[in-house]
Amino acid sequence: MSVTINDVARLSGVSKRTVSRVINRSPAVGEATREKVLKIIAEVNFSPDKQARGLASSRSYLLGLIYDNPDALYIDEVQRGALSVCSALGYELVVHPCHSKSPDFIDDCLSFIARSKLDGVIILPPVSENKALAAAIRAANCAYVRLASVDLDDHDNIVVSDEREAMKEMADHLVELGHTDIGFISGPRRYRSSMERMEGFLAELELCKVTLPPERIIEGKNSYESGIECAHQLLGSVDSANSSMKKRPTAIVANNDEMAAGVLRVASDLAIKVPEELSVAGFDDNILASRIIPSLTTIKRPVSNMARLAVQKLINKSQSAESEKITLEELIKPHLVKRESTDKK
Amino acid sequence: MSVTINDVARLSGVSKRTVSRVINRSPAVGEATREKVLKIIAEVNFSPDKQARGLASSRSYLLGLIYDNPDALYIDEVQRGALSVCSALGYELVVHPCHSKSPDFIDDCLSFIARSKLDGVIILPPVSENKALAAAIRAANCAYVRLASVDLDDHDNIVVSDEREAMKEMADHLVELGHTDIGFISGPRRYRSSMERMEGFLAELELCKVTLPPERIIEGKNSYESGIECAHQLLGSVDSANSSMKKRPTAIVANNDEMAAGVLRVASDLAIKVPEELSVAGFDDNILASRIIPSLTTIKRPVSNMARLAVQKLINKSQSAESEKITLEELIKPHLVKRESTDKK
DNA sequence: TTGTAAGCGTTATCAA
DNA sequence: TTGATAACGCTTACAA
Repeated sequence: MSVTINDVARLSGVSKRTVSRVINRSPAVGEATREKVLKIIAEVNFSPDKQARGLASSRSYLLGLIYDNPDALYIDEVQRGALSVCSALGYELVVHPCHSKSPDFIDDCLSFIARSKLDGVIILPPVSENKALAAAIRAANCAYVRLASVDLDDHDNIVVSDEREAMKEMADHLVELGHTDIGFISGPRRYRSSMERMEGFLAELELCKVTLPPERIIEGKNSYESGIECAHQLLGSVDSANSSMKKRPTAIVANNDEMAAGVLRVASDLAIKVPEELSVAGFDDNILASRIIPSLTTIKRPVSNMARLAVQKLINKSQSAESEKITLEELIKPHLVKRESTDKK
Repeated sequence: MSVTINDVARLSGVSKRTVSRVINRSPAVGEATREKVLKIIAEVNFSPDKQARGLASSRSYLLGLIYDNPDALYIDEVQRGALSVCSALGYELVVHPCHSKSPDFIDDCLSFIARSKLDGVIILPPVSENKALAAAIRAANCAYVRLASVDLDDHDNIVVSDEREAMKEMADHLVELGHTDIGFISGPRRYRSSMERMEGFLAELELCKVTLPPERIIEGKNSYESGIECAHQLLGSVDSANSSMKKRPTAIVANNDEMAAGVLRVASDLAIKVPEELSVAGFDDNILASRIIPSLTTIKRPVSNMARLAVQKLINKSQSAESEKITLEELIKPHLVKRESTDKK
């Protein structure tokens, strides 16, 4: 059917083994021989069979993507970023959404890896924070890189974005606008990323002499619905009679855009004008953020670059210029995006 | 290292060949033998090596997903839907976003298929409408299924959703609300799906004795920005002095939610109240649709089910109950979702 | 119904 | 620097 290494060997008058050496860039091949073989390879348009190669060398040229994150926008950006590096290097990307709450999810991921003998996997947050999963994958002798907001693994196994720092920007932004009474809707406290964002935000506020009382800080679940609930608590729900008498915060920051969208919804329902009477901000720079009215001040992470870096680490080709790696490291910093939803107090 | 077919053969006292038969559900195996082998397989937790299997049978157990659609929500839903079927059947999903405008994109797709010897690919709209691509893939002897809104291939190679019919629902909805002066922002006319939606909508309006003059029908590009432009044309832009004197449509329907979001933005900028002064509707039931204020009346396609059906067709296991196939066919109809953005004229 | 032996297209061992 | 030859783990003619 298609042309094999045998054809190339025959045509170029050398042994199979030598062709293999050429393919794999072995230095132990005479210059003349190499060129002769390469010429034939080009002529007949030979490309080695991945399966056969894998069977013999126990590699698959397949990379996996493991995630429990429901944010489609985020996933899509990661996939495209990862692919831009991987397919250039002859690797393919296999996707695996998983259920981190399911009791056998670790086995499920291991099976995913084993089934296709993946050469490596990228693990996205929040499941990337799962210590047991990382340990299991390492034990299974599979390469992995986690994307995370905290430095919780060896440098080779992680790509971290400094979300804490980004939230400081957010705090400064609001303080500059004159806000001192701010509500904060955190993500689930069991996630390190939630804590990073919250701590970064609160610490910077402290530095600016702004302290939030406990009732201004609420734990949300990162969902739109949860954002609505928390907003009601912060803004005073309709049904509690005297709640509207209480002083409201002049700004609310949420752990992500979905919850911030929930806040906007509640503000709209309660006829609270944003940003005139209330500033609102999120995190992610979801597609929502730019489309919603008013458009949302938020934090943008360079997700695509994080994914590229992850693949680079995984494939660990020191061949692919050191310089680019360094560049990418620089391109990983999240940053504030100012839009309509925040304004002067 | 790991357990192979030879181990199983030795342990169960039969030949390799017989184990292979058991694995592949060959009927030509004695009941007693089969059970004995299955028992051992379970005991030693054997699972056949995909690469070896593929090398021998020239299959890869890999399915590809080809798309040029930028809608991350849609892609994500397709992926999850497809995976729910494929991984249950021992297949993996490899993703391939492509650039259908690039001149060598067909070669790129063919190379993607060849590189990993994919057993089949699912092609998503709009590139699924590309005749040349489908022809090339067929010529390459690779199985494929296209998702589309029009019946433009053999029944085995396509999963169609009746978007024309769904838009009739939309038309009826608006007519019921009393709208007779309606603006329509179509998608690019070169896409069949755009034409289907538009024609379905207009035809049903005709049946209801509502006719739209040509200036009420504008071709958009499916993007948010394009939605904004078209909305300005329909609603009268700020800069044209007497435009606000002209009569405005009382409703605007867009080819997708992104453009409908653009319409909402313009309405907001022009202080036109939705839905009081203007009804707006989209298509897709994007995440935007439920989050935006006012929430958007739109059409929801059962994307996940379409993807599942596509995989089923691809793997073409008549073993997997006929009954379920039929069920899925039924579950593929798009339908209207009424929300806040449309109301009585 | 079961088994033998020959591949599938590579890489790896070892010798020349 | 090169080349026979044996894996790699499975499927598939062909027999029995």
